[in-house]
Amino acid sequence: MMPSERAKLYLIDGSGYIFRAFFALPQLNNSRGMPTNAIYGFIRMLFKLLKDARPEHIAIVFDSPKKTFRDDLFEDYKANRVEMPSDLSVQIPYIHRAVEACRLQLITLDGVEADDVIGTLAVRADKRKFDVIIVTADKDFMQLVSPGITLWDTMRDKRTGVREVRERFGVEPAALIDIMALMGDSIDNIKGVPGIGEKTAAALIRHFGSLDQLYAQLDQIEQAGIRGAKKFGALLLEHRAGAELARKLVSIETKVPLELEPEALIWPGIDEQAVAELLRELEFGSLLAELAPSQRSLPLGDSAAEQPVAGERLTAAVAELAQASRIALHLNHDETPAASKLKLHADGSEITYVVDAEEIPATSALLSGNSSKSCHDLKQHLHRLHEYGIRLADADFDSMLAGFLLNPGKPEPSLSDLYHQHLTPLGGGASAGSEPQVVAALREALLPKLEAAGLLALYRDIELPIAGLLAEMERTGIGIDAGALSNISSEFGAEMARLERECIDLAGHPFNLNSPLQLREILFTELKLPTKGLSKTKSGYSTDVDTLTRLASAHPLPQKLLDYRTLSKLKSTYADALQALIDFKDHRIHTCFNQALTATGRLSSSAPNLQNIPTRTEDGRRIRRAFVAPPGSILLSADYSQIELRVLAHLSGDSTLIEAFSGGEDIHARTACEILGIERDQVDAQARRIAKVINFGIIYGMGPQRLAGELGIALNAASDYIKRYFERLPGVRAWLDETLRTARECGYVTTMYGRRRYLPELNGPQGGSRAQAERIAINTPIQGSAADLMKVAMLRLDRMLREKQLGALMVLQVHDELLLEVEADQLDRVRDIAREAMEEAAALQVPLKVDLKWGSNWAEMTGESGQALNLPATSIV
DNA sequence: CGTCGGTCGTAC
DNA sequence: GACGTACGACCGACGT
Repeated sequence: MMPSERAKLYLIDGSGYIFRAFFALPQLNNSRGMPTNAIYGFIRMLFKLLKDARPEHIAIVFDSPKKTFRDDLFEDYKANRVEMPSDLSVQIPYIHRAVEACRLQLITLDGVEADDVIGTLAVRADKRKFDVIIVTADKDFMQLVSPGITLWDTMRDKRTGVREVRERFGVEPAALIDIMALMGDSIDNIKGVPGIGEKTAAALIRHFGSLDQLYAQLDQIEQAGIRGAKKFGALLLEHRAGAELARKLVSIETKVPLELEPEALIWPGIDEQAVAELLRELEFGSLLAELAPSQRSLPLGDSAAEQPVAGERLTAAVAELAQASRIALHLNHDETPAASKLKLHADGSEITYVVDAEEIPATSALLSGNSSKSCHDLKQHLHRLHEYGIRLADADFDSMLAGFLLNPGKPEPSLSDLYHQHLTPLGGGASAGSEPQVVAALREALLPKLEAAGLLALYRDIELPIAGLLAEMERTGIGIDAGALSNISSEFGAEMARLERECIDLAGHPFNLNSPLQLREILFTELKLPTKGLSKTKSGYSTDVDTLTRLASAHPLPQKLLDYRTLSKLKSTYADALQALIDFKDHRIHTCFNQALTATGRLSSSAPNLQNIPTRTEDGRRIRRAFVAPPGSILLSADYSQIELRVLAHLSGDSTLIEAFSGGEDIHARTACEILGIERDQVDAQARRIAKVINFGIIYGMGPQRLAGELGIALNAASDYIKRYFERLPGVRAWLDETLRTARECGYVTTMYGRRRYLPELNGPQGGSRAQAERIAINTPIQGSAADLMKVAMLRLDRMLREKQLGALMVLQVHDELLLEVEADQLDRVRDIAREAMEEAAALQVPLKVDLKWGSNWAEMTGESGQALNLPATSIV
């Protein structure tokens, strides 16, 4: 058989399979007594499909939970179907998890049955030269069969094409609608014509051609040579309306409004880790075994291919590797430096050389030479090699970064994750080879994927170089005043002890002030404080700051607790934790910037997190004050002003936003003018506050309820503000709509630099998670573009500082702020350069603005106008 | 004894 | 519940 040149599109009748699996399979329970038969049958079907077909394009369609046109047409529609049994409904969430883990695009359309969505997509894809395979066990779909559309019942492994339909019914597929109209369908409570079954219906339509012609020529029925024709004539006449109705009910709609193109339904392959996790949870051992033999570790290949080398053999190996155009390397980061081994592999070679720790320095010339290097987690390798005095050069592939850009839903993917995801899509048992061999193979596999996804420039020009810069920033660290932290710790400790005694007195007995559980008992059971209108958590009444603040008017305990909590937070999370992480060699703090972790492309910071050092309250700023510049240097803070709103202005092209930013206006004040319909000089603190909350709310996709709560206003007032906002800033509304539309169509959103985030739930069935996905779809392009911009700025600044050989070190990045440690006599020049690097990072439709501040510590800083800039948190302006 | 989910609070 | 992105301290239930 000639291979088909048409791309194949698989459309799975999800709802059909769930019911089929549930009723067909015997009861099946896991050890916790939960029924699992439908999940099992469903996953079995998915595995067979994905393994046998290895689809390139695929989607799974589920019924809408809402009423459909068939319900409107016929109130008894599906009346014979019982309410979904609870034994089945408890399995549904797992089925959705399975769909997600298999990374299948899930489609539901409000008020439309799966059949009609499938019909529409199938016909559309057929026209676009796809071979469509509808994966279903439901014979209703046979009416759609055509040369380009076939059915596949994976459970019976039965395929139905035009030939099979002709053989069974003796008619063309399109005529099946009329046959089924006569037959009816007892499951869906479609009556059709009673007494007429498949054989008779087929014979009648075969003879007359169609239902209409049958009724037009009913008087000729006796000449048709159909057994019992006389009896059927009367029946047909009597139930004509039933047949006509049934015809409408069984007809699959092929033109439902659906903003989704078949080309968008690319299958990225399953997430093996997620599938394995789900299967383990469900105790589906047999299905787990069908996955690749191990999802834990790499199935390492023939160990003979790994050659330990030392001494002369190492010299020879290095010489050989130096001839290669490209090498891959891997250091086991889990081992101590003394125990770790460096594995090296030349492109195209069968051999991986293994170098013991003490011999690693002998590879220095090779690794700092100008051949191309690949590794997994470049930043980590830079650090580790630096410990051996090696400066890794020309590292142009990092499989972790590449894998993360392709699927940011999987943070910090391990080598084995990527191996399973990209090198053995499903069920492959092939051995992987050594780690560097896998890295080399991933390079071949992932670079084309990055290119195809439009991610190559982001990867090559931003992520890869920023890994090196982050490594340097981490190594540099930031100066810290240990004595100050120690003083804070003891002062806060003493005050906490006082507050604790007072709280225990007020409660009447000792309790753990850090235990929300015990606190809840005291507040609501023992003291019987009023609970009206208080927010709740999963386990009961909340004891968060909002709740305690409200309770403070009823009893003195809540306020004391709030005071205690504030100090406790500052002491344990900051004062004590930071002291413990001071490096004993240089007395500085070295955070870790996580580059392949956040879904939006922001960095995160850990061990310690230096991106959430307090700034709002005076006690909090005491912590910040402990971050200092060494003598002779100054801390310079350069932060983007309103970067996310500027990004929104750029992305949306809204003329009012652009005008406001271009004119250097106060954006919150301008927004206040627009939504409140007032003049610029009428904007008071209250008006500006409202506008500010709304501005941030837009970025986060805030609803009117939240806005009302935030501002303490009525719900309809909040709704009005939002309505006004979109009336006055129509460009923003249009951008939101367009972003959501394309996101639904493509299944992902993108940032200014092409970074992607997949949002399968956008077309999903569950209103809650779909609304959440919609907020994410709005927020990610904004937050992610701002993150991209900051990375570009960091690279520019780094390059400019190097070129000019200025004594300035980048020490921290806090999303929209860069902190530099600058030699005092270079401050003026570094300020200018930092401003230029950041403001010129990209040419947007609005100017980028940078505020500069400097000082001997991170809390007390002076701005360009000369005044201290640390205003109280309550201050406006 | 360690692990992990829940709750809380800090930042942008 | 009801606004996006993080990290991490602490508690308490649970398993070894």
